[in-house]
Amino acid sequence: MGHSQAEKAQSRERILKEAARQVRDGGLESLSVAKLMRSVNLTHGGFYGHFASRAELLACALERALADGAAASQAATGAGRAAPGPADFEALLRSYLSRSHRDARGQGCAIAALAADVARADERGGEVREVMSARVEAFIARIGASLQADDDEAMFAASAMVGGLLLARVMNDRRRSDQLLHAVKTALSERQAGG
Amino acid sequence: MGHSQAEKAQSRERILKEAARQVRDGGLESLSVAKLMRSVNLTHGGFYGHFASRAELLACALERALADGAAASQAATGAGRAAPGPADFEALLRSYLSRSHRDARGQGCAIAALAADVARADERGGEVREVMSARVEAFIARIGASLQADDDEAMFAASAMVGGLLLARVMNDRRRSDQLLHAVKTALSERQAGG
DNA sequence: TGTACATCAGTGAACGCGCGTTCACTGATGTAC
DNA sequence: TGTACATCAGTGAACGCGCGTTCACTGATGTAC
Repeated sequence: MGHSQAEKAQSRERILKEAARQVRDGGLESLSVAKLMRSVNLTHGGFYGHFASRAELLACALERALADGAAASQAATGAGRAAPGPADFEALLRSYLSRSHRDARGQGCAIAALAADVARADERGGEVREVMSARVEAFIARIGASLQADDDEAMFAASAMVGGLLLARVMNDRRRSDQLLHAVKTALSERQAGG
Repeated sequence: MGHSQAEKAQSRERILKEAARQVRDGGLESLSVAKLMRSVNLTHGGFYGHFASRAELLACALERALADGAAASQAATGAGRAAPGPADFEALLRSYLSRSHRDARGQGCAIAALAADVARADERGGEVREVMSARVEAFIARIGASLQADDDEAMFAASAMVGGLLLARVMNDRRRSDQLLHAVKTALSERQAGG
């Protein structure tokens, strides 16, 4: 086992990455210090050399999970190449409301996966709410830019996308779930073509 | 303390009602047998006279929470009086996307509160998924009836409503949260007026 | 109506377990000379 | 370059705690006579 400073940074990175994955997959409350450390081949005692507490880790893991989701969606739409526009929004819709996104909870949008958990965090633990709030605003802004529409329209589209993904993940009948994904995609797509 | 059969039924009802409330407020995983029994002034040992296990309780509590939400929404729109129609949908929108619904997690829509939790239940514990699936379909059907539109349109509206409520609950800035609620309400309302 | 007794709703101690956190420790790292 | 030593990343036992579940028990209920 290594003990250099560089290796410590690598350890922290491995812990955080795995924490973000576990949190997206099982929710904020599912994260256990001992299980997390075991899954990166370390012992639980070492955890406190990297984070002050489980609560601090949760905030970091949430931030990371949200950042990963944002990066994945950027990659999926190939944004950054040119000015955002309708084609960008279409690509975002296609990837966000795809069957593979619905089925890959552990690698998908952390807003959809964790919104309810964060809403529950209430007054106590206000840090996670701030982290989530900022990312929701960024998501809305990103949609607004590609839609070339105002905030209200972007908020509406964001709501339909997040809600659609969540409902699709909950439906037992795959055909109905597929239909819902398609219905939301089509409605949003036609809306922007029409507007 | 009473021990009659009638009182046992009342006890079960009190347990279940409180469980549904706690589950809506804190999520499925937050429910603890000991805390639940304490909050209805019973001891934890007695729990197993009413339910076979925590898992069985969870399924019952979820069912109850979903039923409560459906009933509340029926009451809010005054449905049952006449044939469903546009006015019905408007009333549903107004109550579902109200600030009071956003702020009253413990008494609100259990679909929005628990969808992510149920999605995580995966293969294991398929019972909760079935319960949730059925209620989501009922929600879509109810919207479809009042909208007098096809399934796809109802699925779209349901997605936007659930997603809107969730995002509004997560946003730290009350003004922005209010704006989002209003944006979703207006977009859905205009959509049906236009169609 | 009154007594004897089986039933069974609810009690509370006990179980084994995993949790978050602390701490004395080990041994490789990397610096001082 | 080689040796002596401080640092500190990671180890693993231990802590107190709350969990889900079991079980021997208590005492009111409600039935049989």
